[in-house]
Amino acid sequence: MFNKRTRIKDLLQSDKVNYQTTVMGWVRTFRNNQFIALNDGSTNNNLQVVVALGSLDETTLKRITTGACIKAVGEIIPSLGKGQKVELTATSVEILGDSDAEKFPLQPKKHSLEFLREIAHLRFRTNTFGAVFRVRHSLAFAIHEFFNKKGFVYLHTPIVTASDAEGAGEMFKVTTLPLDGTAPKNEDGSINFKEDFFGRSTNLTVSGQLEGELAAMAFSDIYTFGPTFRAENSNTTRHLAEFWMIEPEMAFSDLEDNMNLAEEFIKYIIRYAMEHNKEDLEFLTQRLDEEEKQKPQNDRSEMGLLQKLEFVVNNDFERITYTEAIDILKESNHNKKKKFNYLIDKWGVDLQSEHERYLVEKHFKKPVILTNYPKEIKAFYMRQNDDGKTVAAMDILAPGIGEIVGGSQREERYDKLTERMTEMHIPLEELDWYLDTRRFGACPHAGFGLGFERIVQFVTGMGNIRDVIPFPRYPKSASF
RNA sequence: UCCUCCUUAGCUCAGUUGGUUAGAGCAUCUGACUGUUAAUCAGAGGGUCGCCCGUUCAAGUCGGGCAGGGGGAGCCA
Repeated sequence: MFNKRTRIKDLLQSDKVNYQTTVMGWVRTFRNNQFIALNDGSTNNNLQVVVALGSLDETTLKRITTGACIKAVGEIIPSLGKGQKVELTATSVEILGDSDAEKFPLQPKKHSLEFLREIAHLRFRTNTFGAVFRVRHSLAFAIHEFFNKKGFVYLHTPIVTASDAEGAGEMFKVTTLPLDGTAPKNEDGSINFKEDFFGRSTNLTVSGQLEGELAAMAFSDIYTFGPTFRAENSNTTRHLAEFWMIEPEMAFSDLEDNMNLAEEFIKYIIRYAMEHNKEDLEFLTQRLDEEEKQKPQNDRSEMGLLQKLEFVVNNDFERITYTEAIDILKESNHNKKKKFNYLIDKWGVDLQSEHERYLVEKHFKKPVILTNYPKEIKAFYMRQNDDGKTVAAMDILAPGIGEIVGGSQREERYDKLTERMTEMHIPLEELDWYLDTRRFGACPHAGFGLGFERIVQFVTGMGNIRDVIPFPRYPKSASF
């Protein structure tokens, strides 16, 4: 067996000293021809491997370069230097993989996030991305743990879908037909998808919600957690063409149950990361502090990253209706002094991100749950309220990120649902399978969608969503 | 897709009213030193100034187009 190593994390956490061990990892820096800062990805902290002067031959010494992969055998002892508690005095060092220092792009210095994005295959080896992706892992794990504890069934909804009526966004087409113009055609000149692989036109999924509802009408509580695709030409710090989404769906639930679950869920996974990724979050807090120092005074956030997470976990989210939000915005000095690009003058308008940011960052200074939006600006499946004007929708807005959750109580009444679909020109026959849930044993139910990368952004403090997914896909970019 | 800013060495950036041979720090290489913490000190190598077209005696510098990137907006998660 080759792997008889100790993980650096375990080694640094333990107080044990004076024992022989083997470590393997990648060289971060090699100082003074003696001190190797070794990292194996188990933690952000490096192990100092000390090579006694003259103990290694000249050629091996030369091969210990930034980025090289090595195996070191020796004794763990209390460190003679100041920066660390323990260190390993190496009796042997073996080069597992060389790294040409002249060509290896990562240098022992600060790099811009934009540069690292171009070398996404190597950026895992930096402190920042090491921390980000360990936190991402923890959040993903916590999500499954949370729902499992609550008795939710993890449902795998299809990635290739025939439904294009949901209207969540532009879709990527899936086809095996030739793209050179020789694809079989109908009489009217359109592509004949009956000849395609699935015998019909198919796309990559934009949401698993409708399928999730089907399963909730049998298991009571389900959740999905998988990749989702939007072919929107969005170029922002919070949109991706391929992203991961969590979509719980609960039978026997109304809008309030939905909000309660969403809030408990968000707090649970943040708390989990705070408990299991303390060092990573401390590092990211420090990183963000340094980044904030570059900004002008007014643009700096009042709280550090950990402080902000602490605050979110320990305080109730603010819950207000759309109507109340409009009143607050209309009466705000910001609106009166015409500081908004889009002034709030009447009920019914959709909120712009400047308004959402004002509510979350200026007015309440905490996450806000907005409910009961006008039905005109929301999807067909949301439950119509008795006032005839609004639907039982809820959006959770987070400071710095904006919309992090979108959800609603679903319209379970067959007549109301089909009436709304007809108004919105959604063909009933396409979603006949969905309508079956309303025909056979319908019940009040609710659910929401949470963008995984956005919560990772929130927890890690990363400004650009492209830096919280290993290999981001966005317009004009699908490298690696 | 729209608005706006940017593109000069491997990286981060200077580069004056257009004017000889384009600079710095870090990284790399060579040497010195040897309990260092992004080690330090000395020296060396490294550039088609994003691409194309134009203005001019002369363009890294001015103008136009294209490409790529950042930030903001829209769409949303």
